[in-house]
Amino acid sequence: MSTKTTYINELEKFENQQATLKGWVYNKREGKSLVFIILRDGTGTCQCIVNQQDVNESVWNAATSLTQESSIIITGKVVEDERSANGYEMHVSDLQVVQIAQDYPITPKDHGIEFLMENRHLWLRSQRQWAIMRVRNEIIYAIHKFFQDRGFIQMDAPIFTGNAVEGTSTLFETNYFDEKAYLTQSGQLYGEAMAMAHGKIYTFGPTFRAEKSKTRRHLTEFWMIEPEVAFNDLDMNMSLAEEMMAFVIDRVLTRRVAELAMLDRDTTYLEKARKHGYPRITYTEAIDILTSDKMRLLLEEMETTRREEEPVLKTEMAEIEKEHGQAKKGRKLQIEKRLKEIRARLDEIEEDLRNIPVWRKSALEKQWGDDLGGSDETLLTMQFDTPIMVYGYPAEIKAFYMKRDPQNDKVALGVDMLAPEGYGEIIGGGQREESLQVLLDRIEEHQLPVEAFKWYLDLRKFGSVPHSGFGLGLERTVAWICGLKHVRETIPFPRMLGRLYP
RNA sequence: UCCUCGGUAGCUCAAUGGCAGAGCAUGCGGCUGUUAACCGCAGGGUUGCUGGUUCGAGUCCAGCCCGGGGAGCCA
Repeated sequence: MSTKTTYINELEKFENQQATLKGWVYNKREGKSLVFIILRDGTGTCQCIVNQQDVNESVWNAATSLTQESSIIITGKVVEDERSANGYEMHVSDLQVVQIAQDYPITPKDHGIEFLMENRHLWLRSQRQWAIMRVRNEIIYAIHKFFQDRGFIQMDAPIFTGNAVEGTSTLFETNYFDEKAYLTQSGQLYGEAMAMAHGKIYTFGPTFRAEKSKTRRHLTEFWMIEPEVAFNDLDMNMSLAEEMMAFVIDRVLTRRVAELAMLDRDTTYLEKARKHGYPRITYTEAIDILTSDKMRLLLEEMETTRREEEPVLKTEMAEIEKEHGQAKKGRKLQIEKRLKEIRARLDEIEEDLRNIPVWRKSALEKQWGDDLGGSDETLLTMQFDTPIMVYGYPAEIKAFYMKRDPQNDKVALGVDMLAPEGYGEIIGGGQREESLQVLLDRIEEHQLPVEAFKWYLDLRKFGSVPHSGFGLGLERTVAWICGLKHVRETIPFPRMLGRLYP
């Protein structure tokens, strides 16, 4: 294996020269005297052509024996060819088999989600998943770059914690040398301590929630980025959040064009979000929007368009089903694909029609003091075409450490960033309470064990300052930027209800 | 925990209560600078599990298991 390796993403440098590629057979098509190998090497894919006349018998036999995902080392001349998908292909002169793969389960055909999740370790090799992981990587890199360029220090909060941070959500309990310990649900409180040491910090790590959520937005293990800044108030916090988000989106749009194209991502909304200046609306304004006549009309319109769409789709379905019988092979595949799309859309419409009355009730009957649910967030974001920031929530529904508005004790200085296109909350944060006495009162009100927060209260005894921060959900951000239906595709090995393998 | 939809060949799906099928994948043969290639032949099944109704159950009923979507909770 001492041969110098060339990577597929740098093939243009080797035009009309010999090169050696090492990788896996993504797909193979075979003719009488030609074998077409689609090779993938992690950087991309390249078609390699083995012509029986150009190679000796053992190379030809090796080429014809290849199966999907067999590993090979392949040498040949790199040539430009417009018949090739990425402009270049390889005319093979030598081919060495590293291993012949047996019955690779993920064929280049359709598969259901259950099967794909069971084969997640292999699914990661598929093109869409490959593109998603590269966007995820770009997002991670951009986040680090944004904070590092601004003098933030990355620090790590512990994963084992002795107490539940907010006392609200369900945590994973572990046995820590015969003592109860929980997997962290947030690094925030520790982030505050670290910000008092370094001024501007951010954490970047996994967090865990044991809630039995079965939705497209939830994982039990997910990655969160939590900046915390001393002397920042709520407004400065919101500016930081939107500048970061705009920076990340700009980087992805600039550097991951090919991957977004592979994902068929319509970038209209992303383009609008690459510059900051997102709308900031108060919780009170959000309630007004949700209970407005305009919202009533919007909901009616949603229901009407879905009711009208249904018969149109059913007619199309009947027509192409009729055509299917005598259709040729290629057309048959097209029809089957379209039928699948129609069935999925019809299921969606049915579900929406069931849900719209619930959404309507939730939105139109919303009263000041109620929390905003997932459907409320979606309806709110439909009024805008960039992310929005909703701030100034009722203090009662927020955590004990959140600072209250000095002008209005009922309002907490919290902020959520909601992504457009139905993706909902991607950031939650706010200004923290810096007064020792107020915090002591809140801890008592929330009936939390004051001993557990002794160190946290120390931060208010020794040079307490106003400070703010937020938590960014990495997987939700990836899902939105890639335009994915579910967060399970945004992380290599998702952990969710009932999923611990692979 | 609750609501809702589903589980049939390795995969994707079809089958009025009446002989369990198709396409893909696999194997063999043919054809072609092929693009999810194509054509022919072949092998491949405990219809999620347990029980019930019935002359007869993939289909109907009950319970359980597993999965999809949603509520709550949140990033």
